[in-house]
Amino acid sequence: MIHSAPRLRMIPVGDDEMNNAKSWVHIADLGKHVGCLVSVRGWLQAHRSSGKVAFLQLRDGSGFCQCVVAADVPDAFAKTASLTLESSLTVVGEVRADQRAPGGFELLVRELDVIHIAAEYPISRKAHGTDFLMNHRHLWLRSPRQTAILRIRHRLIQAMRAFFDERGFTLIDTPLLTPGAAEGAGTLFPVDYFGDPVYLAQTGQLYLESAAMALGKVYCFGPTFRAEKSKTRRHLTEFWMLEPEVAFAELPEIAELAEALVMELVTTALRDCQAELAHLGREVAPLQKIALPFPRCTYSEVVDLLHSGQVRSQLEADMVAAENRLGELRAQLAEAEEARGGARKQWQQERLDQTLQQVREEIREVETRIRNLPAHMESAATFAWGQDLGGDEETIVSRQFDAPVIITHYPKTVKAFYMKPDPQDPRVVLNLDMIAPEGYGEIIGGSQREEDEHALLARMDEEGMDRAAYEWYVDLRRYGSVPHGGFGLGVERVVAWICGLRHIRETIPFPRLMGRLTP
RNA sequence: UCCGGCGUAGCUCAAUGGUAGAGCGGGUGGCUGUUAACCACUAGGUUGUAGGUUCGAGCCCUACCGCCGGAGCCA
Repeated sequence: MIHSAPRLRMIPVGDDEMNNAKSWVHIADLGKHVGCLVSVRGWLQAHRSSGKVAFLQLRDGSGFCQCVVAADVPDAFAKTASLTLESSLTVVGEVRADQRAPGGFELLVRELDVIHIAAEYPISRKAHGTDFLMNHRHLWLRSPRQTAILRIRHRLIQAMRAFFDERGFTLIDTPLLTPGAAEGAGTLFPVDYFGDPVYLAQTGQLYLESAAMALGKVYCFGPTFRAEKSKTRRHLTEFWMLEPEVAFAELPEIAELAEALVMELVTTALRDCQAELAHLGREVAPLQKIALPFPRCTYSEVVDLLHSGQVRSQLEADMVAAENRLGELRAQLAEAEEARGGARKQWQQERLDQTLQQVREEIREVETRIRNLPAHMESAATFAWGQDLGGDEETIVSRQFDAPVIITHYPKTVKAFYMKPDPQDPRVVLNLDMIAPEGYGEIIGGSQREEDEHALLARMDEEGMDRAAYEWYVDLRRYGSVPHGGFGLGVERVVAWICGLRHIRETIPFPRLMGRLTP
């Protein structure tokens, strides 16, 4: 944290210069100034008052601090009466260590200046629904849970870039406006470009391959856009992707790079974001179990697994477990409803109401799972070689392991034209997907690229693609073509997984989802 | 696009087809150590929209709108 440290003077209480104190201190640093008079500025996050003492909880972005205003400081005390939630203010006071203060330190206020009295703040300290919170995303960001997520996101992005910078990669910014592409045009957002239709990029890869031929090891980090009409907890229409591309690298090397990156992210979070993960209630044991190398299997092995009795009995066990859970929850619901009727105290009622809501929500979830499980069993048992793996299949596979799992060698028919077929078995390509544990889905997709001009052109023809539009891309195979490959990592999915979030919408400051563009 | 769920006060939620309620938040007053403070009082409603069934609809039926979750597709 940067503050005016060089000019900071710690002024002992009672010093005549007290009133000239302009030593702004960040709340995170209060512990260094116990017994001194300091100034703090921030927003009022919570307040309580008795007749003769008021407690103000101030947030300044670095932390939270309880400010105590006693009635024997009449000027300041009078001002506390007008304060509303999220009002901005500055206070001057003495830092004290006190067990009763959240965080262990508090400020005994001498002066209080109001910067702005906030209008009635829509977000209370009580529970809100997601629609309401999403409509107030610009304010929701101020809540401790959201700031914790944003800090973890920041730290992980820092670690991603450091990972590649330290390995000699060069950052390449790829264009976001791209000409009409044959590949998956239905999932691209069209943009009017001086009268011509162009599209928002869904990957920087083709451009990155060009740059890899110039610089050897490159990566891009930027937003990508998918117009898929997906309304699930794993999808955004605008999300950030980290894509490395490496010249002379073949599939095994790409896989090693991918697992080293993800391992580094997990290690970073566990080391540097303990407080934030704790605040989110993230159980860290599953993250701590992760170690290199990550398990690997081929698509064909996954198909065999899906057909196995192992998976069948696991899904049957899931069904029994879900039904048992549902029974438990219904009993819990009935019990809580009865207790609710008999509850006298308000706080008891409130607590029970909250329990009721949680139980009802989980019941809906378990019911959904029970509805879907027969379909999962059916699709696993009848899964035919050549189909693409769906989210259900991925989840089934990932549950066999404690770490992210790398699946390679998919049928070429379900993968992109630029992926290189396996010389040992041309039905499959040299690709990799990495599936996160705990049902968070695919976090990485990548491959070794086809480096032969004629093979690439043949694949483009098969896909019915316009050769002219990709002349420049094919050129890379005409001037010193080399084996190369890379992958893309979905930043938000990684953040959601590491934070243990139920929904991806909280991983990005202003999520763009199907049907939601504001704020 | 398909399947399921939900829509009641500013917010979170109650309410057998029979007088629409509570808590929080707001307002007023009280309280010298609060931790989602507490206590008392108070204001606050076209039950998403439009039809229908019924003596009577927040509740039942139909359509539409909105939101949530899931499938497909993907990172």
